[in-house]
Amino acid sequence: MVNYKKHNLDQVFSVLSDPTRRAIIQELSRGEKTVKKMAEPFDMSLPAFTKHLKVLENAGLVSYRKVGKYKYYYLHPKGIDYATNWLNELSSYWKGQLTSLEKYLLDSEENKGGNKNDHNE
Amino acid sequence: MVNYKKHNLDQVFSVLSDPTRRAIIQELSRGEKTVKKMAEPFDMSLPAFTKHLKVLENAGLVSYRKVGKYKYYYLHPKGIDYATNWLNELSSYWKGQLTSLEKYLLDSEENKGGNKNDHNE
DNA sequence: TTTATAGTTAACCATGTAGTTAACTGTAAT
DNA sequence: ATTACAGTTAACTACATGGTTAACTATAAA
Repeated sequence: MVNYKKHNLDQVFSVLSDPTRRAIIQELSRGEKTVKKMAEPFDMSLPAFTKHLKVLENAGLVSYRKVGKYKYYYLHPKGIDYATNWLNELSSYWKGQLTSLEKYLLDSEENKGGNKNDHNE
Repeated sequence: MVNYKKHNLDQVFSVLSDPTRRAIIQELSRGEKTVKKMAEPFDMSLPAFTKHLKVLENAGLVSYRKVGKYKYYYLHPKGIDYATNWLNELSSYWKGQLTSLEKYLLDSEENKGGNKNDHNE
């Protein structure tokens, strides 16, 4: 078997793969908000929206504090840092590891508009 | 409606949410490999494995060159950079934007082992 | 005390995803 | 010419996900 650890990268990236949830995160990065306020701009039912919040909560990306009948949600950056770090480490590793063949392939793909050996459109 | 653009962040993060696919990416960051070689360490059928490769391919994260009966896969860093940049921008924005309330909440959550107002476990 | 507001829960539906096995194509080796 | 090997395609299964509506709880306002 391979050396991947499950930690919660699965969860974090999965959370981030939904545009609604990314939008929520971006919104919350501007400050805490109530559920209703956050939900407003989205074209979906409130239950649908709060499901997304639950997903964010379960992944540890947001928390809330309750004030009367309101729930004020705020961002929890640590979970996101996990994902950010994974990608940054990968990127820097990758950038140091390019073989000349790979550099060649990358180059020819970026300069010409297509390459016989490049089957990705 | 909200200002999210769909581009391919959905796809890229969704790709990254699977541990097999992250492992493939890490493996390929060490250099190109054939399908069989990559698949070896994984406890799944070859068709299951090549589906993951297709997913990576469709998201533009890998390409291959064909040599005889072999397909040599290699990494395409641009797609990953997309995701990395999104997260880095978010992170830096977020770090500049903390309100004092949020700072307080974060602090009390990191120092004590739990907080009355923090409903995330 | 009745009504409005914020948010949740439950039951349901449609679609997508990750895996399986079996059968196939194409290239290389005997 | 036959066999072996690398990889794909197809048909199927099980389960997760993202949405819906309807009915509910709890707090606040009239």
